[in-house]
Amino acid sequence: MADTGAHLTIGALARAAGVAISTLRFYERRRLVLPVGRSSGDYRLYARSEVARVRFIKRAQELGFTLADVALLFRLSSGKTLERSQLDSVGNTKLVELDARIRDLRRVRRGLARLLAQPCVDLTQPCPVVTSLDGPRR
Amino acid sequence: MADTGAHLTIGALARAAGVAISTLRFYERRRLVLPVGRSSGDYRLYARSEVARVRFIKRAQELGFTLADVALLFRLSSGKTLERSQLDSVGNTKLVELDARIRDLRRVRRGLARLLAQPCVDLTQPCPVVTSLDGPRR
DNA sequence: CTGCGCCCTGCACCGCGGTGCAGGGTCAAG
DNA sequence: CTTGACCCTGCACCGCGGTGCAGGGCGCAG
Repeated sequence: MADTGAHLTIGALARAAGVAISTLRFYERRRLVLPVGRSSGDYRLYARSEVARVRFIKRAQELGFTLADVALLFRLSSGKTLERSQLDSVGNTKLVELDARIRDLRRVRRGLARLLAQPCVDLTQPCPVVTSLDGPRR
Repeated sequence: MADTGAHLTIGALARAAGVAISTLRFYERRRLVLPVGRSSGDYRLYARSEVARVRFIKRAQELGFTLADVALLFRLSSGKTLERSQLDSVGNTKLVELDARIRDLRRVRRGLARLLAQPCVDLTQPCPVVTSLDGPRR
């Protein structure tokens, strides 16, 4: 009764996973989400498990992974070849990137906060914003 | 003796500011950096102060501002119309964005670290990475 | 005058992550 | 059989921040 057919059409998968149909076709070009086959009328047919796969992609993107990262994870995980060390390698690289990005943003935030904390910006300069923001060091 | 001509050609500005010539022409299309005029041979001539302006753009980009943000700051700062409140408005909006982005990244980092801390990933599942990363909640 | 480096315009292209559209075919209800 | 929802392919386009190239002109040294 919950099983309305063994497979999903592209529209059903799109609704179930919360993405656009065009996005699924785009993912197919990137070999991220593939139909298990086609119907007699050449409709794409997806396994029900693909809902989780698509949602994984969206979650990974929220987590700062690019589609290329996701593709790499999928390649590593397919065919039982996912070694723990490989996942660690990809993940730790990403962790390092995340840490660096967070540090950058915090530095940026400090710089911006400092600028906004200045009592007054000198408007007599040709480009005061330049001189004020460019100022500190470097 | 340090003054080799009152103005800079595009190549001299590019070298001085550390950007590509094509980037300067691109900035001109975006109305971010304009020559003061043209030479007899139709060469762009830039004020020496534009070096600081270009460097400001690069610095602002490092600080997480888009070129549209920079353009807005420039518009606000031109013609003495930069009100302190306007700069604050732009800056505070950016601060809020930065804080949100930093929070996101920290959340992401925690999620990824949790995944990597798992003793073992179940490879018997169709897509183990999906199930492991997708798992937590939501 | 020649050669060389620098500059000009206009246009196309890149990666990223998609979106939109034209011009068809499919499928199930009525 | 018709209608409407759904699907197909292929292609172009979006914003972002540029990059590259062809086919010319400029400017100066030798």
